[in-house]
This record gives sequence, C-alpha cells and structure tokens, in this order.
Amino acid sequence: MDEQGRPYSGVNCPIADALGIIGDRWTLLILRDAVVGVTRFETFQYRLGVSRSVLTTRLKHLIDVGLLDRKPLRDDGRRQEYVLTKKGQAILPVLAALVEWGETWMPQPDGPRARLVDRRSGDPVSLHFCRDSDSATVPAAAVCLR
Amino acid sequence: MDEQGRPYSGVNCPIADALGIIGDRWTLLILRDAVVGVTRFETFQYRLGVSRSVLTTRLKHLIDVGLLDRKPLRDDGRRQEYVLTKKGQAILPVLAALVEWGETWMPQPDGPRARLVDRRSGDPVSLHFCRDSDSATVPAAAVCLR
DNA sequence: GGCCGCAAGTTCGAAATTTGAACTTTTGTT
DNA sequence: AACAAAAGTTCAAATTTCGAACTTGCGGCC
Repeated sequence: MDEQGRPYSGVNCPIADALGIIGDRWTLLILRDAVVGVTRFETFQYRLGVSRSVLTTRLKHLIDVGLLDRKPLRDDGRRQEYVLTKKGQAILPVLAALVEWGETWMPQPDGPRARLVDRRSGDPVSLHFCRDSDSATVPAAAVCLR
Repeated sequence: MDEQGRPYSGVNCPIADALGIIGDRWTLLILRDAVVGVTRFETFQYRLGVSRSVLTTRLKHLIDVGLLDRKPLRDDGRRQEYVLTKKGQAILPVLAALVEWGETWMPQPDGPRARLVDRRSGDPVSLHFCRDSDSATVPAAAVCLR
C-alpha cells in the first residue's frame, strides 16, 4: 500500500526521482497516450491492455504527483476526463528520446511508426544537445553526465 | 521465466519497444551508472541497492539485447567488466531528458545534483527540439507526437 | 600445493505486485 | 422504471522482487 512502492532507498539523483514517478511498467505508456490525446479511462484501458486496478492506481498516482488533472465532463456526469498538467506535458522530451531510440535501434520493417513534428508546419523535428552559451549543437558523444 | 516478462501485448509503438528493454524499475538506473563509468557488478549492486539476483538478470538482459558487453578483465580473471555498446550509449538522451525533467519539476533544496556538459569545454548543454529542415529550435509546446 | 579471500552469480522462502475477471456504483437514456 | 455505459473495487491466483545465505572460480601468499 505504499503508493507506488518505489523509494529507491539510498539513490539520490534526479533520474531516480523521475523514475520514482514514471519508472514503472505502465506509467510512461499512459502518458504517451495522454500526449496523443487520450483522456478517458476506458480508452487507456483498451489501448494498453493493462488491468483496470493497475490503471486506477496509476492514474490516481499521476494526479497525486501533479502530472494529470481529473475533471468530470460537464455534459455527461458519467465520464471523467484525464488531462495533462504542465508538469505532465513536460514529459514530452522523455517520450521523444524513447521514440528516437526505439526507431533507431529497434526499427520495424514496416518503417517508422511514430514521429515528432512541428505542429504548425508539420516539419519533422528531432532532439539535439545544444550548448547553453551559444546554442550550438553538440554531438551526443561529446556530452557527459555528471 | 520469459526473460523480462514485458511483452506489452497489443501495443505496437517504438516507446513500448524501448520500454520493453529499459522500462523496469532498475534498468535505467543501471544504465545511468554505466554512463558515468561504473563497470563492475559489485559497484552497481552497492550503488543501487538492488538485489543481486535482479542485478544478474538485468545485466544479462542488457547484454542479450545489445546495450552492454561483458568482458573478463585481462589482468584479473575474477573480475568482469560491463561496458556500454553504441546502442547502450545512445540511451544518453533518455537519461538527459529525465535529468532535465527531474531537476525542473522535482528540484532539491540543495540545488542541482546532475548536469549535462560538453566534455571538451565543460560548458553546460541541454536538450532542444530542432526542426530537421533548418535546424531551428522549436519550443516543446509546438512539438507533437504522431 | 594448501589456505584464504574476493568478485560474480545462484538459490530459495517470504513479501510485494500484477493480473484477470466478476462485481458495484453512479449517472444518463428511452 | 428499465437498461446501458463509464469508472472503479474486490479478491484469488500468478508473477516478480527482495534478502540473505550459499556456491564457484580465480588469484595471492606462505
């Protein structure tokens, strides 16, 4: 009953903090669906195939930690609407990095299944490391994590 | 006994593929340690506090899927060395996105605990979405996932 | 060689988590 | 009122993780 059961005792780092919230088998997939516009319990459940009890727990946790808001729909009190908060939307780069890694290193024969585009123009975009001082692109191989 | 037990049946997307490999409670933390230079079993175990059996399973899986190589150390046959492959190194943007999200949305009072720097200059770097056509930076809010 | 110690990995019972499927509740529709 | 849909709960069975002790292989040392 300890909410998500993921204290990572003894690990003190922002990655561990983040994984404490989104580092279980389902949460990132829930967020992925939320990012592409899913808002309803039944839709998450159908698309992911996760058990209802786990989905309930995960959604509740995401609300508790401020990544989702839940609102009953005005015009139909039976339905709930789960929508991303700013904090939840900010997870997009994580999803983007996973998409790029997945497409690069586990490509499917049928071609890319997901892509990142500029909402306005529809132009494809991708993630890059940029030097803060002058915005120049830095190759990933030249970046190190401290 | 189905290796990692994470087929995400019915989900077909590169994020799910990626999470099938790195989407459990420990694997990304193992990779984080590997990225900062940890190479030995005992060091991973001590730093993470994960159980030895789980660590063994995860390392084996990471080798099977090509993110790590294992080599017995030349000069001491008792020791193994776990080193990232290209595919494993390519996980850096995922870690970087997690670091940025964690530092931004779950900051610690003591200030930042991790940062990304250009290995040469030591200048801080960060992740940005860039339009492929002209390399212009695109704000995350204007990026959508399809 | 024989003895000691370390790194890596295995084993196994107990505890925690996830699953699947049925069931309950609340609200809208006809 | 009868029926249906959406969200959520319950609970037993299956799976996973933990913890701690145990095994194995190799090197150092006398």
